[in-house]
Parts: sequence; structure tokens; C-alpha cells
Amino acid sequence: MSAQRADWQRNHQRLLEVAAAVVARDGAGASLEAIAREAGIGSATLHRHFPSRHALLDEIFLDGVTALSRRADEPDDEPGRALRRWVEELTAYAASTRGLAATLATERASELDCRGILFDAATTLTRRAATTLRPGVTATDLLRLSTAISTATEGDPDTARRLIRLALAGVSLEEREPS
Amino acid sequence: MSAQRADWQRNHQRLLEVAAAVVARDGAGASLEAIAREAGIGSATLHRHFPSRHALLDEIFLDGVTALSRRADEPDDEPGRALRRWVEELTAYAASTRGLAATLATERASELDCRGILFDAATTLTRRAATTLRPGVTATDLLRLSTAISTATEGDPDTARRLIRLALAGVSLEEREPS
DNA sequence: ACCTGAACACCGTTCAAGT
DNA sequence: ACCTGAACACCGTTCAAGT
Repeated sequence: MSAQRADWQRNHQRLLEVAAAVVARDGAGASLEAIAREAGIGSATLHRHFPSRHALLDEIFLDGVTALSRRADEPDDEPGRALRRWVEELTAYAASTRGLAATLATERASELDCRGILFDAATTLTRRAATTLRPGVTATDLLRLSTAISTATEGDPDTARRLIRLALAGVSLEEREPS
Repeated sequence: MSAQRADWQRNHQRLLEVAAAVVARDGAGASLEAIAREAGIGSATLHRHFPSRHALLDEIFLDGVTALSRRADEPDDEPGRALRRWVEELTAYAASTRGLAATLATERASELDCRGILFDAATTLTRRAATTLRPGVTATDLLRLSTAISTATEGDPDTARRLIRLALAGVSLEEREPS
């Protein structure tokens, strides 16, 4: 590893830490100029490190999302319950992590970004729980519901949890076909 | 009515029409400068007519939302179905009307804005359907779910309809308490 | 190779000055 | 009374110039 590469890594790391703090404070729409300013670099340098806002946001949340995705592997003898619990945790986590919900709502650029990682986890859980699910329900549906709710309840994870539980269980007591 | 007041009304009406067109094209975050420019007025005048972005957006959508709220009064001998159908229509309408979902997601300023009107309609339907609903489910819950989904699916009313149906019916086939 | 200052084309908001 | 041009303090993006 060259000295330049080590330098770059240090700057990169520092930039990410500052960016995470600013996004936690100002949300997904935080000023990129403010991030560069607080990191002590030029805004042009920020743009070279991260070609888009989404690229920056995605890297900020990558560790937390990866940790959450691992929890999908915990064994559970009731796969339906395991799926519901994980989706509930994802929704509450995204609602309490400023900027994450908006990041997940953006179309992903690569297979290895936050959304791709969560999609893989959701797919595994959905497959295991397939027999307990209403026919036609996909991992994509569950992620869309979760992201929609966490986006709408940013900063209020209790409400997020309540709404995703409601959506997973259904609003009505009646027996019906959804279509 | 003075000539000045008539003038103002004409300008106001023209401004609203232009604003509606620009928002339909550019979304809820449309440039207020662009709206003023296309309406042929100064941006300062726009700000005097509408003290906030929300005030402008709300007035743009008022007619459509009022029409939708009236449909809650149509009689139905199955109040649970009536509620579900109306919430589904609201969600699809908001998803297909650019800028409306974001407007509904904003905390309301008055009792007579779009959100207040929809809240009244949802409250009526929810009360009629109370015995068919899971205990504790409120009109606010249903509006929050609808707005969350339509915000996340702007421009795709078919997906919006599919997701709100799923949320109303429940994802799982199992009998459970949502706790 | 890497970074930066400066320029560019935008914003929203406000207010003195005009009519 | 009403409207406007202009000013102000910001943006994101790009690039020639520096080291």
C-alpha cells in the first residue's frame, strides 16, 4: 500500500465520519458543501470521492445495514414470525437513523449497496416463510412497505413499528381476498 | 367587489393554473422561481400570495381532494368494504397526482387544508366500519399508511394500489395479534 | 496524481424603490 | 395598495490552475 493510498484512506474515513454526523443532524438532503466544509476539504474533492449524493449516503449506512442483514440468519423455528420480526426491526431502525429511509428509497446503483444487501436478506426470509404468506407477496413488496413507512415516520421509530405491524397483520378483522 | 380585487382574483387564478402545471411536471420540489417566471410575475409577488410552498401546493390540490372526500359519503351496506375502497382510491389518486403525496405528508397548517379534509372523510368511514376493524386502528393510521405508500410510489398508481391492498389485508395468512 | 479556488448557473427570501 | 428589481446568502457542479 503506497503512502498516497494510505493518505486517501485516512481522508476517506474522516470524510465519512463527518458526513455521517452532518446527515444525522440535517437529514438526507444535507448540504454537500457543509459536509465538505466541516471535513476541511474542498467541495470539488467531495465530488471526486463520491460522484453522487447517493454514493455518499450509501457508504455512510453500509455498516449498520450489513449488521442488520446478518440478523436475518438467526435461526427461528417459526419462519413467518422471523420474517415479521426482521421487517419490523428494519423499519424501526430506518425510522430512527436519519437519512437511511430516503437512501433506501432511491433506486440502487449496484448489487452491493444498502438496498441490495437488504433485498438479499429479505429474499431469504421470504422464501423460508413462503407457505405462511399470502400468495404473490414478494421480498420487494415487503421492502417497499417498510421503506414507505420508515420514510414517512423518520424520527419516530415507535410509530414506524406500529404501522409496519399493522400492515403486516392487516387492518381488518374480516376474512378477505386482497385482490 | 373592487376592480383591484377582481384583478387580484384573476392573477391568483392564473398563478394557480401555472403552478399546477409546473408541479405536475417537476414535482413537489418544483422551483418557485420557475413558477413565478412562467406566470409572468416576480417571485416576490408569489411569496406574498403564498407565504409558504405548502400553502401553494395545498391550494393546487384542494379541488381534487374535496371531490375525493365527497366519495366517502356514498352509501354502502358493507362499511368495511367502503372504507377499504376509499382508502385504495385515495392512495392511487395521490400516487398518480404528482406532488400531492408530499403535500399530504406535510403537517397541516389549518383545519381546512387537504389533509384536514381527508382526515374528516377517513374519520367518518372509520367510525362506520369500527366493528370490522382491528381494535385501536384509527383514521390517522390509515391516512399515514396511505400517504406513506403513495409518497413511495409516486407516478406508479398500480403499485400504490397493490401495496395499500396488501397493507389493508395483511401480508400473512396466519391468525395473529398485531400486539 | 491529487486537490483547490473560483466560476457558473441556479435557488429561496427579503425589501427599498417604484407605479 | 400592489408589484418589482435587485440584493443577499446560499446551493451543486465543473474545471483550469496549482502543488
